[in-house]
Parts: sequence; C-alpha cells; structure tokens
Amino acid sequence: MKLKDDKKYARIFGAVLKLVTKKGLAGMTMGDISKEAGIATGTLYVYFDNKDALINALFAACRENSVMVSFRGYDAQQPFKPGFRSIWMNILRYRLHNFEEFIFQEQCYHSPYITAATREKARQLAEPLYALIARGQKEQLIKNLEPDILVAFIIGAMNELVKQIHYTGSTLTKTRMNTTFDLCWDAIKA
Amino acid sequence: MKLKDDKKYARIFGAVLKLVTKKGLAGMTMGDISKEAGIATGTLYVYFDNKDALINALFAACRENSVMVSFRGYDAQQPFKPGFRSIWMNILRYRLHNFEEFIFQEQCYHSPYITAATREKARQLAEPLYALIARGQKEQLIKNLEPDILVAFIIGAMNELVKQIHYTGSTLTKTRMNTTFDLCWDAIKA
Amino acid sequence: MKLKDDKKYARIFGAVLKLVTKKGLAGMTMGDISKEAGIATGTLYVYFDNKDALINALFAACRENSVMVSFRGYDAQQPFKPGFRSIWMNILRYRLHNFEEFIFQEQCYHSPYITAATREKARQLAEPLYALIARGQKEQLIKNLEPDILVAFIIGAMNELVKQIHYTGSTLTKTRMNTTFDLCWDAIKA
Amino acid sequence: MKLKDDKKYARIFGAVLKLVTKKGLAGMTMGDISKEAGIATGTLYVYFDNKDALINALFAACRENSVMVSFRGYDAQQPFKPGFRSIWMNILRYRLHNFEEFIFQEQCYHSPYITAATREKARQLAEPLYALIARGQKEQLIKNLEPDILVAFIIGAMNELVKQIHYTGSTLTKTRMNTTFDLCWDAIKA
DNA sequence: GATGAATGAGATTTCATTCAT
DNA sequence: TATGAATGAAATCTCATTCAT
Repeated sequence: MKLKDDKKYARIFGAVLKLVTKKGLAGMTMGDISKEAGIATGTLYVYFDNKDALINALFAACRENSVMVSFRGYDAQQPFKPGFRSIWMNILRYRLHNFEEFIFQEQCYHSPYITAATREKARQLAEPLYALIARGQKEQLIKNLEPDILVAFIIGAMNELVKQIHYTGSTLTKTRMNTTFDLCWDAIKA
Repeated sequence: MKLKDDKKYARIFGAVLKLVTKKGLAGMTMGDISKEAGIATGTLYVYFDNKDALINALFAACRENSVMVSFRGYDAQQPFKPGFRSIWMNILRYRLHNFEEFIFQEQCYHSPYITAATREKARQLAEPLYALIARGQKEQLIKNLEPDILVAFIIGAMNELVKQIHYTGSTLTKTRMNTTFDLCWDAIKA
Repeated sequence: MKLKDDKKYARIFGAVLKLVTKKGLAGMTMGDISKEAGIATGTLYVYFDNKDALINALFAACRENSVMVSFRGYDAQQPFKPGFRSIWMNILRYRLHNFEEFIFQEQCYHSPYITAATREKARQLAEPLYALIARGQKEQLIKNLEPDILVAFIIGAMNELVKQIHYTGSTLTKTRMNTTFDLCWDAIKA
Repeated sequence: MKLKDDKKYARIFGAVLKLVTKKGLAGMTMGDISKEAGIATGTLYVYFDNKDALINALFAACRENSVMVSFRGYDAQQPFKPGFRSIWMNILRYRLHNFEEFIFQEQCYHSPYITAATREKARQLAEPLYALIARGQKEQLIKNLEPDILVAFIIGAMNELVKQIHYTGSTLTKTRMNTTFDLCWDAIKA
C-alpha cells in the first residue's frame, strides 16, 4: 500500500499552472488537469476533496511562496531605499520568472473558487510590505499617504509591467529594471 | 412586425455586468443571464450566436465606451499637463463609476472567451493614449522611456487603485484624487 | 387583405425538395425551409398548421403527381407489353426528372412524419399498377406470382437504377433505357 | 479498474436499432438511446464523441457485418449459378433476419449523419459483389451490361422484396424464395 | 493508492411554434 | 397575410464527482 506521493502534488499543481495561461481558470476542467498531469481523474480526488480545495490549496501555496521570495535577502538593518529596492526587484523577478503562478493568483482573486478565508489569509501575507512602507514614511522618505493607496499603486503598476514585459517578449536588462524601478520610486518618494 | 430591439441588447449587457461581479465570468450561465435580463433563454440566441459571441460583443462595447469617455473634453490645444490630467481623471472616474464594466473587462482579458481578434481590436483602441504619451515626451515633460512601459505603469497603478477604493468603500474626495494623480505624475514626469 | 398565394405553396414545396437531397428529412428545420423559400418562418404557419401537415401535404402532392404521370398516354386497348413498357418508361423518366421528389417520398415513407392515413392513401394510388399486372397475368404474359411480389420487384429494381443513374451522372440513352427495360421484362415475363 | 466494455457497444447499437424502426432516425434522441440501452446519457459520450460518430460507427459495423455474412459459405470453385444463388440467398436472409439493421442502413444513406468518408467505405465493401458479376459475365452466363446497372437492379429488387415480405408478415417458404430468386435470375441471365 | 468508466445534474444550444406589429 | 422576434421545451453535450476493479 503506497502512501500519498509528494511528487504528485507537484505534478498536479504544475498542470494547473500550465493550463491557466492557456485556457484560463474558467475553461479548465478536472479532466484537463489530470491529463496534463499524466494521472487519472479519480486520482485527483485522492489528493484533494474537490476542485475548490485543489484551487485553494494551490493559491495558498503560490501566495506563501511569493511572499517568502519577496523578502529573501532583506536586512532590516540596511538603509531604507536599498532595502525597498531589493524587495521591489525580488517581487518583479518572481512574477516574471513565475509568470504562470502570477496569472493564476490574479485569476483566482476574483473567482468564486477562492473562499473568503483564503482571501483574508492572502491579505495577511502582505503585512510585511505594509510594515516596510510604514518604516519609509517614518523615515520621511516616502509620501505620507494611506499605505493602502501606496501599496495598490506599487503593486498595480508592477503587475501591469510584468504582463507587458511577458507578452511583448522583451528581455529585461539591468538598465531597464533600474529605469522601471525609478518610475516607482519617483512616484512614492517624499 | 417586431424588429430586433436595441433596448434588449442593453438589457442583456446589463445583466452580464450585474452578474459578473457576483458570480464571476466562470460561474455565469446563459440561464442566469436570461433570467437577470428578464427574457427567455432562447431569445439570447436571437441576439448572439453563442455565449462566446455575447461576451466578445460586450467586451468590445465596454472597450469602445471606455475609450470614448476617456478623451471626453480633451482639447489638444491646451498645455500638456492639464490635458493629461483631465484624461487621467476621466479614466479613473469611468472605472469607479462603471466598476462592473471594469471588472468584466479584466476578467475577460485572460479568459478563453475572448478571441485573438477582439483582443487585438482592444489594443488598437488604446492608440490615442500612446499618442498622448508621445506628445508629452516630445515636449520633454515626460520621461523618455518606451511608451509601452509608461502606459502599463499608469494603467496598472490606476486599476489597482480603483479596486482598492471600491472594495474599501472609501469615498474619493477631490484632494485624494489630486494626491493620487500626483503619485502618477511624479512617476512619469521628466 | 391578400388571399393565400398559390405561388407560395409552390415556393415552399420547392424549398423542401431542394433541401431534402442536401440535408435529408431529419436535418431540415422550419427555419431552413422558410429561408430557402424566401419567406418568413411565421408565414409557413399561414399555409400549414405545422411541420407534419406540411410534409404530409407535399408527400400527397408528389404521390398524386407521380401516379398521374405514370399512366399518361396509356391506352388500355393496346396490347399488354407496349402498354406496360410505356408505363415503365413513364415511371423511370418521372423519377429521373423529378429526382428530388423521388428521394423525398422515399425518406418520408419510413419517417414518423407520415401518418398511417397518408401511407394508406399512397398505397391506393398504386392500384392501377396492380390492375395492370393482373391483366398481364390473365393474358399469361407475366409470371403467375403474387402481384405484391412482382410490384415490389419491379419498383425496387427501378428505384435503385434511378439512384445509380443519378449519382453516377451517366446520361440515359434510348438504347440503355431499352436494355434496362429488358432486364425487368425478362424477370417477370411468363 | 474498469475498462471500456465491449458489451456496452453492443447494448448501445442494439438500442439504436430497436429505436430506428419505431421512431425513425430523425425522432431518436440520445436520451432515448441511453434509456433503451439502460445506461446514463453521459456514458454514451464515453463511447462516442457525439451523435454523428455513434451513427457512423453503427452504420460501418452493419455494413461490414452484412458483407461478411453475404459471402459466408461461398466457394469460388463451384459453378457460377449455385454460387451466385447461395450469395443471393445469404443477402436475402440477412436482411430479413436483421431487418432493423437493414432499415437503419437505408435511413442513414441519405441522412446528414453519414459522412462522405463513411459512405465511400461502404461502397468499397460492395467490391466482391462486382467481382462476382464480372465472373458471371466472363463465363457468358450473365448479360453483358455495366456491372453498376446489374448490381443496382439485383439489390434494389431484393430490398423492396424484403420490405414487402416483412411488412405483410408473410412467411417465406423455400418455394417462395426459389421463385423470387428465379425472378432475379431470369432478369440477368444471358 | 490508482485507474478510468459511469453517472446525472446542469450547461449550452436548437427549433417548432406563437405573437405582436 | 406577412413578418421575424420571442418563447420555452427539449435536444445535445459537458464535467465534477463517484465507484468498481
């Protein structure tokens, strides 16, 4: 008697991510997923109770992953701007390199699959970002607007940039990354 | 003799927009739409060949509408910044006041309902915005980056702001609109 | 106030006949018929109570027409064989020149559209043919088998010949008509 | 693990054949078929892509079956006439005993369900019959007409006979079979 | 646990018929 | 009478989920 197979979770998640950019969340059936993952439909139900649970689990995983990556290498001791910059770059790189995860999360956010609980949990994961903004404001380096507005601005701009870059297929040189960061920085700096 | 009723197009479109915020694009059936519109299911097929066609038509209509509104009152003779500002405000107001249309368009963009042709047509409608950016660059008022990047930045930031404002239910005072515009302007100004 | 238009009956019947070879009886909708006839769907219901009535009416018309033509020029005074021959030729020519009517009747015969009453009426129209066969048998020119069998044989063979000729697109010369008649005659002659 | 069930194909085909004589090809729904076959509607789509595919598959199966049976017991070494006779009898018996299959094929032939490919494949299966006719002509036992004409004549006559016999409910004694064969033979013999 | 056939509720679409003009 | 939009019942087909192996 075999135990649940961790590799299979990965295969299933991978399949969903691959499909979401092609078919969207709406047009993706359990049959599609199982086929893409190379397993039987029934097997999906060994690993997840139902479609909702599957989507929610992947959403949570992506979210956690994305936050972890964002703050990688961040040192609260260093001055604000370079710290903020490295986080900004982390997020940008993450979304570009994990474009499918990024799109998946976007699609989920306004879908009926995601429960209120999952949504709330996702929001909490953004806390460190709010804290960072607060620090910048305290140090009078960042405009003194509501943090919600600032975060929305920063994230919204970045999201669209990522799509732009991905869909036009343009390579992102260091210089270009710098200039786009400057756009953001000029917007929010005090 | 009964003729095809223009009001019915409006009723159908209205129904879809009402439903999309409640159920999402995925969870919206033709039955839901017809019921919401107060007509028989079969009647939907008098006006549209199928669900895809219906969604595409509404998408195109929203897109066109949104562009038309954006440039309302724009006078190319006036100096750049106030012109740009009025357009930016138009877009913001439009998305806030027609939040359902805005969400609908976002949901559509990565869905399998929208055809490549519709997507391309949507892109073309953004041309005036690109032209405006070009003018700003020519007058050396705006940073000399690729217009794609600048547009993505402006639009992305605004989209997220709109959602932020809508979901938190905060009222948008004139002062707040001004400060958010300043965020944008500071980002892109030369 | 206009009266029912005789030309319209013809247009409707013509449309059905044109469609039956293309789409078959099964795949033919009232919409198809009205479009092909160049009238509105609703108008069909001015002329016929419903689809069944329409099909039955056309079936009856075809049947009557086909019988009328079969015995055209037949003179009961002339000797049997030439009389039988001319009738046989009449039937063959009719089916070839009115191939659509012929196919339509075949399709109807085993369809749920045709009522038992219509079917029975159709059978009665074949009476003269039975009478003819009886005469041939009385004159000991034709095999003394049950008339049903003989008629089935003659008609069945001819029907298949007609299709053969029509679909291969071969032209039917006088000589070929004669040889095919001889096939039939050799079969049934005493 | 459950595997696709060959018996289920048979059940489905059986259901269609049972229904076609009752309701005709037109009036037969997928719901009717599944009910008659004692399975769920959805299950039909496990076995066939759609209604067309189902009808085409059954048509092909009937055709193949009918040809196989026709030449059962045929020995090319024996003289022509008894060989031809045994095949003729095979075909007649097959159509009588599998009347539903026979009617189904007839209904299909001019229906929109059957694709050109299926039609062509059906034609090819008739080749052995053409070869047989050719042999008879070579041995100068059969009239020297185009084989198409002869086959059409033989088959057409038989088809109508079969219907005649079936619908009148008359039992087919050996003597009657012989006399009807003689009709056919007298027609085509040199 | 793994499989994929089986299920049936529900989605999309069709179409004979009606109805307002 | 003529029109063709409107209807809704019924047809086809899909798909999340279950179940037998």
